[in-house]
Amino acid sequence: MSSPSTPARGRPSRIDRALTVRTALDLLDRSGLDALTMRRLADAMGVQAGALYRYYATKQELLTAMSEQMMEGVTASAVGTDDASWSERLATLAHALRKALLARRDGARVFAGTHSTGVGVLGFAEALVGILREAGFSDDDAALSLYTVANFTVGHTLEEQAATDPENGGTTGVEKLRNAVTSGSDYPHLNRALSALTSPDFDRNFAFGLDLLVEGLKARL
Amino acid sequence: MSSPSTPARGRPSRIDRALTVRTALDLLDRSGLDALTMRRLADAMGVQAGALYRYYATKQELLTAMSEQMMEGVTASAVGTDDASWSERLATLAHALRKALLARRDGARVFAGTHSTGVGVLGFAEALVGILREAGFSDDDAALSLYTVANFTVGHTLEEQAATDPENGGTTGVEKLRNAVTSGSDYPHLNRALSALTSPDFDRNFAFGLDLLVEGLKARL
DNA sequence: ACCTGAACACCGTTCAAGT
DNA sequence: ACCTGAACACCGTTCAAGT
Repeated sequence: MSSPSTPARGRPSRIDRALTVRTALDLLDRSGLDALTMRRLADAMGVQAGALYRYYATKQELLTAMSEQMMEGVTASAVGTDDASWSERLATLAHALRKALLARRDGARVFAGTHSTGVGVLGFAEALVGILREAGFSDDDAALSLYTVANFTVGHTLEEQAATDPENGGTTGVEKLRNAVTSGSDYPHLNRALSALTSPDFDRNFAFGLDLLVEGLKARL
Repeated sequence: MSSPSTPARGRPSRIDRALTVRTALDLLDRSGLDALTMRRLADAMGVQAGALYRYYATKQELLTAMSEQMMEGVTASAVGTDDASWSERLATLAHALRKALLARRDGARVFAGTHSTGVGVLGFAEALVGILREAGFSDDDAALSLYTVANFTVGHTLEEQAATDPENGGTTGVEKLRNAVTSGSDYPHLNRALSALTSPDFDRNFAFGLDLLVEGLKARL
């Protein structure tokens, strides 16, 4: 519980936990999650890979710290609208979560693969559940709504970042979809909806889904 | 376009595309996605790893075929309720998608990491968009709804399988969450909602979120 | 035509040994 | 106390060579 910390006896450390997450997030932005390896991260920090394990016991633990860092300040950024309605405050919070995930390359993938219990994540959960409880929803409905909003937002952002990642060369995914849908006559409905299907305005799409959820909540109140 | 197929000259092949996906899905169920390597799969098929590349150019292509296989028959399983209302038919379809992902260990992770354009996936999309278009929704709203329902379902099932996977030892995740929420007094709302938060009835949670979306759609019609 | 064998360029993680 | 060096047990993918 106090290996790389407190007194400061012996040699000063060249790296620490905070510098490691920061460098990892930088590397993530530059190269993407698949290229974020312990060896490359160590390289970027001028150290051998084994040295990282003095600060994070596993790569998974580092990824969790990265998620937590990404969520730092998300809740704070979504207040100030304290006089707004519960539905507006809920929507602001959801948009703030999406924005935080979009702020880093593969942010949604990193977040989806971890389960932080730090103040970033729990503060967000507290704020969202608080808004709904104070609006009159039951404890259960508030908890279920948290999961619904979070799962939708993460699922949506996962797709968005997969579709727009530089890794997945250009417009290849959309082109394959268009070809599959337009060749043959098996998908009449998809053909009619093709333009909305293949020119995905992600902002609009997210706002649409979030509005569905909010309207559903209003109907339940 | 015809390397491992058609005539049948030379030695008969010991493996093929269909057997490869089937064995891969079996291995997935037994060992999980992280243990599904090309070498282990080759072992299970009594062949060297390099041999697999005659049938699937990359592991990603194999994973896409696995996704497509998982989706085979999903749409068919969700009809028969042809006289039901559009909202019932939509819900049935969403439940069928979730069921298909839950049917395989790490099914949601496999599905989320691929973008099949086969009949399984596109047939599902066609059915969902068809239900909404015929119910009177615009082409755009039908397309946006497809993404919303799919993203919510995949996001939800991703969380569900992460929480229930044998890999993530027992109840560790829930215990950590409970400890973090109950220690200190930073999360009054989460404490009130703790039972619903930590004893997640996933069936109920999914039905709740889906109902929110459906109610939101009804309000929009 | 189909598969083997062996290699290439990597991984995450551990740990004795140096300073 | 902190980090290096080197190893362990793997990866995905390629490709000449055998049959």
